[in-house]
Amino acid sequence: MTVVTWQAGCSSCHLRDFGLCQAVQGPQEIACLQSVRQPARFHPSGRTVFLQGSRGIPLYNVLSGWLFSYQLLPDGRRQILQFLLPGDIAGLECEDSMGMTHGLETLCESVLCTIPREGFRHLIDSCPAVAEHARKILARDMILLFEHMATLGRRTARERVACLLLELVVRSGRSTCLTNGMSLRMPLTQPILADALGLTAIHVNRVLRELREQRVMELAHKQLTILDTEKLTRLAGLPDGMMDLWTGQSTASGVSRTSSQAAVQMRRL
Amino acid sequence: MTVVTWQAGCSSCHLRDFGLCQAVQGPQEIACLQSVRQPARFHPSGRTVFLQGSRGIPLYNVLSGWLFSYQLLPDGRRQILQFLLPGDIAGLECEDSMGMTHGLETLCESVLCTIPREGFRHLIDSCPAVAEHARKILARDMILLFEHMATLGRRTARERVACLLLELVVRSGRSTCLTNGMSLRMPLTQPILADALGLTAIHVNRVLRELREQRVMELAHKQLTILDTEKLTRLAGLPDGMMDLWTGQSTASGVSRTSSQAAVQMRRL
DNA sequence: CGCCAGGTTGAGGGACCTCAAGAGACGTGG
DNA sequence: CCACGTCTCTTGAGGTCCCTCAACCTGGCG
Repeated sequence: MTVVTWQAGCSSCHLRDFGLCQAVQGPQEIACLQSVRQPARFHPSGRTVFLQGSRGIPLYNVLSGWLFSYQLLPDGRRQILQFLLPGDIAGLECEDSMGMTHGLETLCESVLCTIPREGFRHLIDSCPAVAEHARKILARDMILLFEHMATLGRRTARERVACLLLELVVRSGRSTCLTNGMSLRMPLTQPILADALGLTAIHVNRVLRELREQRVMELAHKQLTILDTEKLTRLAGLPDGMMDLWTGQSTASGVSRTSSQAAVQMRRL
Repeated sequence: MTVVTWQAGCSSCHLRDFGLCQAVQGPQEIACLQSVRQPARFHPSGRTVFLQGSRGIPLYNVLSGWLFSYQLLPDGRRQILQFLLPGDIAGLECEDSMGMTHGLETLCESVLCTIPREGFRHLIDSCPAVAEHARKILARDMILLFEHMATLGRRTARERVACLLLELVVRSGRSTCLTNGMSLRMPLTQPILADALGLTAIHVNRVLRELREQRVMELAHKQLTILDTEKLTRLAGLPDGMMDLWTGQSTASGVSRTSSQAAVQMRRL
């Protein structure tokens, strides 16, 4: 188990004003945060951080790297639930005494900052804003999950791929706007995409080829290139507010849809 | 719009010690809760509570009835996200200033207790346990969503139907145990099941027939009958802790799975 | 009584899966 | 440095699960 740890001050952390920690302000509170968390640890690529079913798992703050949480069915089928990027936090959705219903793995070399449950409770006591912010983070994650559910349940394979890659581009860039020809590193394999999208790796491969041939996007050697932002966003068919949510803005969503009865009528047209 | 309202004291509410309100204890706090919420309202079956995209939506506490939240794609495809039963609460996943990314509809006659955002903030200030409990509720809902994602992404149509109906039986019964021949009312139509499970109503129909013919369960006239609990639970293939979560127990989960690499190997066998 | 949403069944098609085989990429150890 | 194994990527052929379309029946409600 190659795990490197090092010590650095919370006040000089590059995520000082992002994610959960941004709720901790003021020298006294930051000191408390620092006393409560453990030194950041380096995790190599493709390793398990914790397994589904394990207990007493702490919170993990993603300082750098990409990870994913997943759930296994008894026969080994795997569903990827979330992708975690720097600034995201894992473990908030778990109640103390429960076993984890899901596992966590790294997609590439990652650095995680650990906060034990005990310490987290202590932090909340001395800094109530943390509890409130944790709620907001959970609420945001929930809305991301809703979108994923719509993807899994109601989108075609091409739409699924477009949606997910678009989400990851936006989330990883955090508010840089999309431009044709932009290229960025994405530590995703086709089996990973498949398990996230409810498809097989083989079909993901065919869809990616199709998207490449139609000059929408290209994914090779873990490098994603956007060729046609307009086609891509049209394909994804996302509600208006989604992009802002990904970038961390909580500006208003302009989504305006009719009732589900109207939707049934629409499907009939 | 036929909406009936009435007034009754929080202290005599049949959900006094369930759901979010159970976090409010002590006469002073209960008085605050009561001052903050609005009179309970009756909503007829099949009506919209709020539309996707609407803003300034309060919290809704489900006193009685069944509801579902859903998300529409631009072309009218619908994904049902959650079923809400008495004791559940809607709106926690929404941040104040944002438009709702999803809508809410009644499945049958329902009574909802409304708590405006403003009042909720006030309640949290005078009763910090509410914030903590809201976090727990969000966390529990998240884990339910994870299971739904695994269902949508990785289970077959028959497994999906079995999973969902099993979940709803357990959640609606709250800790009554399953027995062969038990029968209970479930205000679900096949189109609703379809939109929850990522299938078509026609296919849901065929699956239900199959389950009926195999004497696993029967769903007719909104009445569900369990014929073979063992076959049913086997079909659903749920992790061990799930049942407890549905019934509201937070006993420990005994799920113990191998790493995702092992899962890949399993799939190869 | 008539309407309409929901339920039921059949025929046919398409999206996605399974199986199979080979090539490329990458890390590991000799 | 190369050899090797493993994982990933790629493509083809064939099959299946689920969808689409269409028709008819049923039951609840005004």
